[in-house]
Amino acid sequence: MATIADVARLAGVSRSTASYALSGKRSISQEVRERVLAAVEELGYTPNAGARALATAQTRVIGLFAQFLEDEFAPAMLQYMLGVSDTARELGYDILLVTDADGPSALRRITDSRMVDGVVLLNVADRDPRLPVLRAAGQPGALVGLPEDCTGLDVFDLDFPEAGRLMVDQLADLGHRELILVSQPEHVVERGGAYVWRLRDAAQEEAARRGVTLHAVYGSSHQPEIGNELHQLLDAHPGATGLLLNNEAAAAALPTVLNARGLSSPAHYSVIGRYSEDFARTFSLPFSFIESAPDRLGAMAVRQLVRRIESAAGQRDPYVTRLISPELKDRGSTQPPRP
Amino acid sequence: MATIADVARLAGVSRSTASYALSGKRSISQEVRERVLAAVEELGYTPNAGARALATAQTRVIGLFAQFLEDEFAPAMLQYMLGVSDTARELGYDILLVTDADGPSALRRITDSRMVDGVVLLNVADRDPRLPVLRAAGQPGALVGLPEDCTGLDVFDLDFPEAGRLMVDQLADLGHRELILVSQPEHVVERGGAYVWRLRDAAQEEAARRGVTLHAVYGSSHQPEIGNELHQLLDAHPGATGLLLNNEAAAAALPTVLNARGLSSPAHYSVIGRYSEDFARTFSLPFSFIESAPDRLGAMAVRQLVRRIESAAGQRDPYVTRLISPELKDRGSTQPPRP
DNA sequence: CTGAAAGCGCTTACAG
DNA sequence: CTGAAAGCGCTTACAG
Repeated sequence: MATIADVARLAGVSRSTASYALSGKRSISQEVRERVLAAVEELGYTPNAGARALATAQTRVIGLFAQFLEDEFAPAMLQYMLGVSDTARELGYDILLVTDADGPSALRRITDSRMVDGVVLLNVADRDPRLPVLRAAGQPGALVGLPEDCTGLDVFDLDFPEAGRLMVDQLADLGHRELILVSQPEHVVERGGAYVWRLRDAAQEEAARRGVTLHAVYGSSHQPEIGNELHQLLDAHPGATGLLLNNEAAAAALPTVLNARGLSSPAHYSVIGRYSEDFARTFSLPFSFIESAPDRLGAMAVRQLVRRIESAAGQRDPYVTRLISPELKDRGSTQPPRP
Repeated sequence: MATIADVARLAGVSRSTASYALSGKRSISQEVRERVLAAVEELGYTPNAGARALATAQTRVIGLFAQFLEDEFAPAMLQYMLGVSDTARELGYDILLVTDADGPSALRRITDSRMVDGVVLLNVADRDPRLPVLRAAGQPGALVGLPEDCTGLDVFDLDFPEAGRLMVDQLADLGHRELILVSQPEHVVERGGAYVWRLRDAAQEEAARRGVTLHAVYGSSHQPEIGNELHQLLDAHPGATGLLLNNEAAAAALPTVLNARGLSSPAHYSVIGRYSEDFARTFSLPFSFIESAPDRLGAMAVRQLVRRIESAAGQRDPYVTRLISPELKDRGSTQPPRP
């Protein structure tokens, strides 16, 4: 491979002049610049990323730490990853993807060796063991997922409590008096999936406030268990007229369950889910849903991270916690309960 | 961050001795090694990856080039990515994830700047525009997906023709005389998804050889279109008793379609799909299927790539094209046709 | 068994 | 507007 020394030699200038001609960091005569550019072209020169990183202490790489936890819906993770990756490219950064089972030690390894300029952590748990490592890292980090303690970090998540209230209000306004809320499996909560109880608790409070009965249950994250559980739930609560689903597997299974019972939505049940547009498309779900916006959250995290990486001012900015407002995508699966 | 100079100073040795004590590339007295290790511990020293890469011309990073094409089932891609990533880590490599829409230029950018030691290309098309770039790159590359021209590259894929024959034989042996094969959408084929016609053509030949009627059709890759198409297909071919599905969306939709018609498998239709175990679990599919083995293919590609990267001998090894034999996972969805 | 030095390929003050 | 030189943090022949 050609080096900048080769370029300089061919252009008949010094290495520094060649470097400046390419970076534009100081003024270069028109003629010299053209000679340098021609040499670059002829040699097919591309700067060596490692050498540049060593000289500038900037890698222009962002570490993306994904976690694939049991009992969570893996395909959803892909949407977050793509949101991060696409936005990073727009901003001129590449992505180092880390999927190690041992998140904390992988995080330490990557940041200590300076392979990246900053990191995005996906699927952050309430007391995520990666956070202490990240705080000690001396590199900026952005989280997707709201932990208990956000100090020193930029955090992005859906406003799950608001989502819970929105779901309940929507159906309460239509006159529903008895609802079922199916959450993720209990394992997810125990492991620190705080969004599960944040949505549930807010929904429960709102239901109480509105005088609505809310049966909040955990559901399996796999077929066919979740299908059977849904059948049992509908049997157990014959008065329920609305279903709230904070569980992807439950949403995917519901059409078949309703079908098997000779029922449909919204005729027999008003239904609101919580998942991404892409998920709805993949499973062809006919329900209104609260968009979980993985691409948008991933993009926000990267933008903030890059701001911190690039601006000296950005480094001292106060840390932000941004909870995006839930947006209900109406697919016509709600209506007043049958009299 | 501490550098190796800090370590050397604290241990009271030269930088080279510190380096050798850590790499083990020459013998070091027990006592000196312990002093160096203690210094490393005390300072929390980790080598700077960029500096090491510059000195050794090895990054210990593998470029993973994913392509998310329209009309293809995105979640399946995640399985390949995880197979590659997990195996790379086992072998001591990290993953640079590249999802640029413009694959060829991204590939050139990454290889020219020496950010990686080699690359894995996923979802390789028949005449993939990334291949000429890769061949010119001067870095080893492994493909997942069989292109028309494999010269200079290691290639890994499922043996799709064999899969087609296996599907047909399985049902022909049971006595079926009229089958329907649903492939991916025509767009996928036009774009170069050669596996579609490789499986189909082989299935068609085998059917002819066995005296079996095979209706080979393209199907949509999305709901609800594919569901409607399946209904029409079953209407159009009332004599068909077996369904072969080389189309994930069709497989996911079929249970609902059969249900709606008051039919079931294997009672009314023997069914064989082609997808991954993980896919089957996610969608809770009750069909026997040919395992597409994304994790295994990803792992094979990485192993071969690392072999080429690390061994001077490996560099001169003949290039391999490995088509793994299809494995039928029996879920009991086939039986002789009703008389 | 150990050290001093060169070199990997860049960028960027320092000088003119 | 341009050049010579130092330095980023490693590794590894070369010498002893």
